Amino acid sequence: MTATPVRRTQEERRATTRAKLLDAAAACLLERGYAATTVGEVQERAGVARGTLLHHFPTKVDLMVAATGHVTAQRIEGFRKAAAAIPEGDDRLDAVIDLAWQDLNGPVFFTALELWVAARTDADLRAAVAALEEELFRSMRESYAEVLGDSFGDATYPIEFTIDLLTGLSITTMVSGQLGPRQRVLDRWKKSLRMLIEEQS
Amino acid sequence: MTATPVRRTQEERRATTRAKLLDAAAACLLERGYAATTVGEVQERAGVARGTLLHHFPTKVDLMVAATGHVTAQRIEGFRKAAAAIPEGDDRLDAVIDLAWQDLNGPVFFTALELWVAARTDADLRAAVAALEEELFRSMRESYAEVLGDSFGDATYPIEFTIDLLTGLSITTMVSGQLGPRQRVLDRWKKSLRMLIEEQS
DNA sequence: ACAGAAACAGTCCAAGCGTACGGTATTTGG
DNA sequence: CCAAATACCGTACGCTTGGACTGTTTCTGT
Repeated sequence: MTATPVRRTQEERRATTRAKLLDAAAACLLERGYAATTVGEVQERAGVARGTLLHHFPTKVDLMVAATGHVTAQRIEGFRKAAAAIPEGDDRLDAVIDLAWQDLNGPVFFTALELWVAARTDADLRAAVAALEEELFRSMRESYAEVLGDSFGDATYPIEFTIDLLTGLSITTMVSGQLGPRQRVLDRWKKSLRMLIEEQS
Repeated sequence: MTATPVRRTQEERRATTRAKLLDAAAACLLERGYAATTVGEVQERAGVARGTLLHHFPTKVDLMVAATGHVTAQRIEGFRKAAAAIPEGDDRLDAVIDLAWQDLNGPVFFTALELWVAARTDADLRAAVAALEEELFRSMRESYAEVLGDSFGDATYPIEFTIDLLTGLSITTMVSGQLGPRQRVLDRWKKSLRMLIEEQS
């Protein structure tokens, strides 16, 4: 009577459990941090058996490397969607900053940050992150360029400034959690960015 | 015949071994990262006995919290010294950026970053970091103000921009290690910073 | 139906952390 | 100078956990 008429291909089965594991890993990284993330907990969160995780990811590093790819893809996709969702009439410069802030202050970024920092001292992870880094940055610059259109000339550096600035702002605000007065920095930067872009063109 | 005529107070003895332990902890964090930092290795690096570490820091978190204070103090002091060492005649704005970059790209910063990120998901560490954060930022803003003098008016936001921007730049460059093209961002920002400051005054 | 892949379940070994204790050396205060 | 206090040493133990491994069962494709 166990109604299991669902018949899935091997590839589908594989993909779903893999996704479950990677989602669980990402959630664990976000909530517990890299140091406290154990394969056991990931396995538990994913709701699979011990051996299943090992079947997909022989070692912990393999899991983390795959998780890196997973969250990076999520970040790229989320960014693309958010960029596409910006209304036509909106101020493009303000929109860019809001877009970047939404990305750099969201849960996916903090998950990625855990892997990022861990990669500094782990050769395998570093290789994986370095490989994805380029693709991530390239994709994001594309999205930024699309949002701005070609009415602002070459905004390469101002965009670069914005990304780095908001990255730093996000991290320096991370612990206290209190955006508070730092919010003004964000507002101020909107004005300054406009100034820099107008000045150069 | 053991020539040990040196007579140190208990407090001095305590302070030196404490410093040895904290330096070892910092070195371990820098080289191995937070996740791979164990009390055993710290104790080994410091060259003290197991019981000695426990005598000073009963738990690992105690050690990490103390290490946080240690590296923060180092960062503040290093920053002060570097700020004071800037020659009189130098361009103050360029000097500020170089100063910030020197801090944010140095080993002490990356050590602090490990604790910073770990603090996001550890309540005890977070409390410690949050408490020091304010002092650190305040001290640094003071140093920046001193370097700039009062010939630039209120440079609060431009300074804030610079700190956040370089923080982000340091972290996004961390993994690849290749500063390369990003160096141009730094150079460009020197011009932009000047523009922003002149514009506002 | 049957070979192969995927998922399940139970186990082993090592390592880390924390606790405890007994012992030595140095300093301090009387 | 002597005793109490404090720092340091060294080792051992238990507990827990993390990571890796081995069989067994279930499901898919042909």
